[in-house]
Amino acid sequence: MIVTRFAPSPTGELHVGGARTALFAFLFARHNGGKFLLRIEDTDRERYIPESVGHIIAALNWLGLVPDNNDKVVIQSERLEIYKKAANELLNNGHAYICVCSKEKLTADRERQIAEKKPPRYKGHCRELNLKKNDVADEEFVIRMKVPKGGSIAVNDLIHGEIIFDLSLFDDQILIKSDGYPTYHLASVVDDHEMSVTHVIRAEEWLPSTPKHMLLYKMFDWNIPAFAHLPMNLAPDRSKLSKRHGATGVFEYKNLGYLPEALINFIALLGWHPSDDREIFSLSELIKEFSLERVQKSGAIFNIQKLDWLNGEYIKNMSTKDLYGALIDFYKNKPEIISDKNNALKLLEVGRSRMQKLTDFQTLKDSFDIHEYDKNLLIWKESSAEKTLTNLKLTQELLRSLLINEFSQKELEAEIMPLANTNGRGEILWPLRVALSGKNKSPGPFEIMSFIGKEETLRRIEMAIQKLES
RNA sequence: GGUGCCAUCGUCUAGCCUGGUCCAGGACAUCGCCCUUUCACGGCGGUAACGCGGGUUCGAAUCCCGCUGGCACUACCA
Repeated sequence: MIVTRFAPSPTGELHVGGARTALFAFLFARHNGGKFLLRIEDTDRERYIPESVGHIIAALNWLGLVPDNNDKVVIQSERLEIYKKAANELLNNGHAYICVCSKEKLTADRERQIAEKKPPRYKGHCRELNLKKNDVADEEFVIRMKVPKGGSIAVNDLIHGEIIFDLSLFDDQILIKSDGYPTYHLASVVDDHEMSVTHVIRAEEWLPSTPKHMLLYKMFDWNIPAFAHLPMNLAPDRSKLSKRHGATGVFEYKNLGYLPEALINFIALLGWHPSDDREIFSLSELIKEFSLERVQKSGAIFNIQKLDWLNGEYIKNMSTKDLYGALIDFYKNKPEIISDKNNALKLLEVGRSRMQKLTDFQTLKDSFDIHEYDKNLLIWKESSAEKTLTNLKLTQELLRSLLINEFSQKELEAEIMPLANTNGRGEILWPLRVALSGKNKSPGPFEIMSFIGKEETLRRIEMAIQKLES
């Protein structure tokens, strides 16, 4: 049974980079019929933001990456005794030791070493001291792991292959901090073991500390899981993706009008690609196609233009009913925007190819509305006001005489195009379109008429005629 | 500084393992044309890449070495 996990630190909302990591862990588990678990790594009490736990879970659910332990998420801060017990075991069998070096001393050491252009290392003062817990006051010691002085360790990464690390380069990593909380290294190893995680799928920044984790597994005499280190998501300038590059949170993208399906599809393609040229994938198609072998090694820039395009594709191809549903949800705090259901449905029918994001609905709506405009806008290129007036009146007469009440684009075209072909398309259609929209850029006249209906069409044309006659 | 990872169009990538079918394919963006009353949609087409230098080989984007560059790690942060 394959088990993967996503283990974010609750220091803010779910980041798109984190979502990508979660997605790959989710896809790998689902593809193999395994489990995908969520664990909250809240061992850093200084950066801890309580609300972010709920936000992360909500974001995961919005994306459709529902963990199998959604109702029983593992929270590290509730498991302190387990980590202490594990650390004590290491203490007892000589794989760890108590260290009383003060933070100040360590910082000073490190600064001096850096100034001397030497690698900053823990000097190992306490390594052979063999201090006992009874010898030291609470809150004044840490527990460090005893990393062997020599030798090497090979990490067999599913994406990068075999990587050999020289153990002499590793510091004696702190396992339990002076506040009694475990560090990432201890907690993640203990939990991955307890949760029976078989594949540790995480961001590449963890690759350099994987040997420490493997050492820990060996010290505990536990089975070592498989590792897969995912390439980073980068900002356009190839630096680490951060706030200063714009939106980074999953919910920020939601609020910008992106669909979860499009966001998922987009981040899946950031570091993974099938062997053919397909680019549109639903979550279930991704589950079917995904494999770690086809994950890219190099970092990928988060390029929002492609996300925009993908989102537009999803909007174009989903059913009107689904799109309407997405909009209802999107505007749940501003329901007035979409309160008239028939109107909204009709609008989507006529104009949805103009939408790329859900926020474009407002623009779309506005493009069928009319506002005050300058009458000269009605005149086509080199044409004259008189000619325009005559043509508008001709069009008005024609439309008035139509017996049809429900304007359809096809019927309207059949009725008006002959006139336009005779008198000149620009001469007929431009004034008509401006009369209907009041804008220099807008949907076509037939689109607008079919949307607003006969009565409103005639009213707007009459308005234009009066403008010209005044 | 040290260690490690990575390196194909501006961007995401296919191809690399199993060298020849690659004067490198697709997509986004961009440009042009068509459609068209405008804008968008749509259709068609163009520009654009194997980081550099050495090998190995009849032949290298593909294998090897070096260099350069980018990134990560080097915390009582994860």
